[in-house]
Amino acid sequence: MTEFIKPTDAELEILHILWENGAQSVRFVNEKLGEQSRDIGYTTTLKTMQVMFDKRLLTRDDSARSHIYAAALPQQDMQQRLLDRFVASAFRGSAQQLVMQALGNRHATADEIAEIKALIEQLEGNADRD
Amino acid sequence: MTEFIKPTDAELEILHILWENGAQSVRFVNEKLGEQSRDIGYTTTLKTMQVMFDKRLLTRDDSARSHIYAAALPQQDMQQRLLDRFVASAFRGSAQQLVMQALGNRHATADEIAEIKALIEQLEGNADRD
DNA sequence: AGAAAAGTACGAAAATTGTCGTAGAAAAAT
DNA sequence: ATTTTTCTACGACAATTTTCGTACTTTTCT
Repeated sequence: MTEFIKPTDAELEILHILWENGAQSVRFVNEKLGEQSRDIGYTTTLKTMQVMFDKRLLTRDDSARSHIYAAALPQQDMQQRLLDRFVASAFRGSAQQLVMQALGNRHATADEIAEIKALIEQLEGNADRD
Repeated sequence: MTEFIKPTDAELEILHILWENGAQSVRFVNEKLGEQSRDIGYTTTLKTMQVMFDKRLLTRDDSARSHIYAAALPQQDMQQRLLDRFVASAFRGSAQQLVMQALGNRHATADEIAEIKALIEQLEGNADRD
């Protein structure tokens, strides 16, 4: 099991951009950041992505002068890892408590609720047996 | 609306101890930390709790020599805030996606699923109308 | 009373994170 | 061809977080 390195908030923003747009250059990511949140110096983004590469959060193709970076993990895998960590630290490991909180104190549309209900009904067949 | 200050991971551990045990001294918290995770120097815990007090994450009663600290927010309130922030940063605001992920890729017991299902059925009546 | 234990306050070192500037190479534009 | 733009690499600074040592005060123990 390779060591899981948690992305920081700034790094997570970059990951979202790469998940949504596929492998991209630093320039592209930097401009998306400008649109989506706030303007950040080009070398700041470059440096952050280089650090992420060192941390194995990104892979890159450096065959051309402009390096092309990609998220090392698919979005769902990373989100699962982040969720595991979050549940552990904020909810002391109780996923159920988290779900209750997420559903209860939040506005969910009828569609969303229906979809979740469908998933639950699907899960009812194979409840845990660790 | 008072500025929401996010507790760090170390701070969150201390909050859990105070939520579970009520208002306590630094000594008590430091010893619980020793049991629950790893040994930490007494003054480290003291300093952290002082910082938390400055950040308004804790309140304290300093009428006796040994100060007694308490979490400033009830557990549920804080968890909701943390969840909001987490959903925003890791799931780009989609609570539904988070719930799906939490339920789907995780082992939930039959009891847990039943409880969540009950909540959902309750929610079905009043879906969002923002 | 005098020593030991238990407290707080505070400064500061080490690690992490976020930010950018500068240097220098490569490519593009004129 | 020479100037301008576009890259990467790298060092470094500021802010935050985590950790602890030292100084000093108050209790407690013998």
